[in-house]
Amino acid sequence: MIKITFPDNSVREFNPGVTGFQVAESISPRLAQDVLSVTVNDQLWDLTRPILTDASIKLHKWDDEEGKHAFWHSSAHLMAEALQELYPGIKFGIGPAIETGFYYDVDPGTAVIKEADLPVIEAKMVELAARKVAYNRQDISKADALKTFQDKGDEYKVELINDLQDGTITLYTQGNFTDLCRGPHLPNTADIKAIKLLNVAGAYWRGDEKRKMLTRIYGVTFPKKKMLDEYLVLLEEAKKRDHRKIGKELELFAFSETVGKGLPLWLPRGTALRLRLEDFLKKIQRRFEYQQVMTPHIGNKQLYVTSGHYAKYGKDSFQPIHTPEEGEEYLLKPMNCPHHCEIYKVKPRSYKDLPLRMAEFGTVYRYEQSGELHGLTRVRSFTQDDAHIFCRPEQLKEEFLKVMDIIFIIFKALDFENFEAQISLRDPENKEKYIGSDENWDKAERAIVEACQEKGLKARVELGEAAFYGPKLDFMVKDAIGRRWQLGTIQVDYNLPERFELEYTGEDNTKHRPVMIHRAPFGSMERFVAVLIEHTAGKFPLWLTPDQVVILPISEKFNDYAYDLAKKMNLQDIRVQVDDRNEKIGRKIRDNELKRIPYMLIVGEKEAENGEVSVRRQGEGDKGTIKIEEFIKMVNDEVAGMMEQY
RNA sequence: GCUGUUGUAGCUCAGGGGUAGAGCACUUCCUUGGUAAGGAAGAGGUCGCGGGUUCAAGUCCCAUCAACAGCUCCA
Repeated sequence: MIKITFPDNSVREFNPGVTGFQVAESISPRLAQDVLSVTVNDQLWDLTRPILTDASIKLHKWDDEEGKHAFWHSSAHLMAEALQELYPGIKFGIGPAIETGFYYDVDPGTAVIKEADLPVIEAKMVELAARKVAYNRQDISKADALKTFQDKGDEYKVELINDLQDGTITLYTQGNFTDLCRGPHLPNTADIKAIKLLNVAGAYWRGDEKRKMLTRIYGVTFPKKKMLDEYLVLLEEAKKRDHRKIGKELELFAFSETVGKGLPLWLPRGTALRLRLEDFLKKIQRRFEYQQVMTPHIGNKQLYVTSGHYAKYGKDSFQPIHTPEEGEEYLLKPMNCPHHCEIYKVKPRSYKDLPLRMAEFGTVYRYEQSGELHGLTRVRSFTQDDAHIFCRPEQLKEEFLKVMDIIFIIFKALDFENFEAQISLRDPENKEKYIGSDENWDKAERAIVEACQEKGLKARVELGEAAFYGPKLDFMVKDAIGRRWQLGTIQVDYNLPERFELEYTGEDNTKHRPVMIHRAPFGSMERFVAVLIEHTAGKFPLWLTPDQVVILPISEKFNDYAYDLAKKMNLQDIRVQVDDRNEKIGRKIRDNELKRIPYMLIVGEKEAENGEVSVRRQGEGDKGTIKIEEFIKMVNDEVAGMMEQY
């Protein structure tokens, strides 16, 4: 007998060779029906794989990542089988499960797989799944694996096998399809009940843009038809929150082909929103003893040669601006740091001046690849809520922690509870991509890791994601359909101070080099507003929203009363509109609900006589009638209440 | 930049070789209505831009620009 230990540390005995599925069966028939994969001694296994020795196991159902993973991974194989039948000679790259669903990268040779072909592939998958065949695992030697796929002509699989170690290679077969795969898989295709192929796109083989582009087909599957329907509804709902759609509907921003792609135009309402965010951050920054500075939108090319940015990005940027002066070249500024370094150098600095915190809402211009542009989240001109902190090395950690505090304040104020933190370090295998000494990099990386530990912040560590001049701590937030965007960022930099020969005089009356922190809590105003729109679906908090109140007169007879009220509120700093259209009240309510204005005030004969307003809260309906003074106080208290917290 | 898709009225979209359509928005008129769409009339488009095929091109072909999904990239 072998001992199986469960997650709750209970132990039961089974015959050697028992499978995960049989263990589930022994617990309950219901569990046996729901279980999808099993973790055996911290390794993900198939349910049908015999367990031969004592082991600790955890059974996974749909609700576990591991369960879904096996389900979707098996679905990828099913799709591959369908493709193999429909496109004879098709070659396969990789086909993993992802956060939601799965994809497979394939090379259909001369054939082209288009979106219009997806329903056919889908139908074939349904047909194949209905045959209820098992997924069979098979250990195989490297030599045999190579031969199998060479014979088949699957050059991509051959390349993958060449990178694997002998003794670790397994194949999985269902029906007529065999794939190189680590597993685990479902026991049987019968579990895959609902299938939807979502889109087809190009993807470079092994993510390398110099290599061949394969065809990637994305799909998602579910054990129940109802779950698929619900998922598709969810997707539709998410699309309604798209900031590009809401930005247009609420007249926040626009693009013009004539102005140029990736160059956003901020409309009055969007500008109002953005300026209010800027004011909020400025207020916080005053409290943290920042000083505002302003610098030009262009700078002499030499500035960026010194910083190292020109060597790294010069060719892929907006090209230099030439002047009538022979040989004189300026760049649209792609970042603010070099300008701020020059401000540092305006006069000799003492250790008593540090830390020096220099903030600027600085608009920068970067020539992003055309395929990268995306609404307001990725643009060619954007405004960073930038600041550079010049400090003594021993002040670094404290300053870093203070910046983290600012970011937490911002995220809390705007209800971004679900952010992820990422520490981006240098790729130790590929050091030539970065400037600066190993010693400086080590110091900088250590400072970030320690700061996160001190704050108890759980951060994912990514190698090779650092900026070329220093490591960073990024804060990522997801958009409506689950794409991750980097918002706040903090970067430690020992290198620019060296390149710009920044100095301060220490207590010992000798020259020292300061350390620099780059930071942007919002990241950029454009991207932050975009993500904010998707999080709020355009229902901005009262303190932030462009229009706070709209007055709806019952009929045109009460327009004058409405204008009087508007004037009163205006004097009390309330942002108010009057809907004086010749429409029925029901119509006005509907239209203004859709504009997501927080308060609607309905005024007619009763209200005009008594100096009252009938209040509606957006999305909540009628709130009853109160005196106008009372309403003004209520709105101002609500706004002040929020601002006082910070 | 790469692969695929899409560009028709301010917006959302129909029309797929015979000379431009709908709903909403807009303008005017009627209506002055009490908590999510009152009625009528009108105006609005070289069908993304440029070539080509054709007696005839939103419609077919080529090129180009832009947008969308994904890849690559992101100081």
